Amino acid sequence: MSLCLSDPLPREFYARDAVEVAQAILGMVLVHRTENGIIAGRIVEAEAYTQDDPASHAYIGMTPRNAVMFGEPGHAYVYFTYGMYYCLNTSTGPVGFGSGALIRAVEPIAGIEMMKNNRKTGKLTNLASGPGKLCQAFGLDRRHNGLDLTDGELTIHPGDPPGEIASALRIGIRLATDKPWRFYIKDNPFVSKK
DNA sequence: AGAGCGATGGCCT
DNA sequence: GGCCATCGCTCTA
Repeated sequence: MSLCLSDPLPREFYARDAVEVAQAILGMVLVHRTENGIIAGRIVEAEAYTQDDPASHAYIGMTPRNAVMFGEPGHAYVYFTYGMYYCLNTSTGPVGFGSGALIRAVEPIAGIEMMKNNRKTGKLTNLASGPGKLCQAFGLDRRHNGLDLTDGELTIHPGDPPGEIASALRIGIRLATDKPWRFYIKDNPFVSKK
């Protein structure tokens, strides 16, 4: 199998509002270069979180945990949650303003056997259809927190443009549940939820 | 198909 | 001590 990739998305891609980035990132390709080979998937679902948003980790101000959200845009904010899962975000917006886009689901493209091993399932639509599943499939954990997504082990590249984009309420939050900041490629079978 | 819930540990007050 | 930007199992229908 061959995976043809152009250069990663530039820093400027991430240097704008998280709500814009969460939409613009749909269709782009997430790539993890592991010791055992390349794992890649097309992003089909993402959510926006901003500093003035009560549902965001950045809402309380900068702490050691969420510091990446306040730093240079285009870095990986990987956090640990529910005692057993990791979630991947890209930092967005200007330095000093804590915001990011949560990558919730990808359509597997490459390294599918590795993903099946990591996830202990063979069902393609269940490999990375959720933020915790995605990190498990890609082998991402706290070691990847802070990585530069424009160059190196973990990168995001241009991909096939999405078809119609749908927006909906975000999933799994208690506060600010009214913001329609979850975006996904309409009718794509790899999103976490309709 | 949908509701309920346990697992499991770091982070913040 | 309480709260999670989750997941998968079990129970009810």
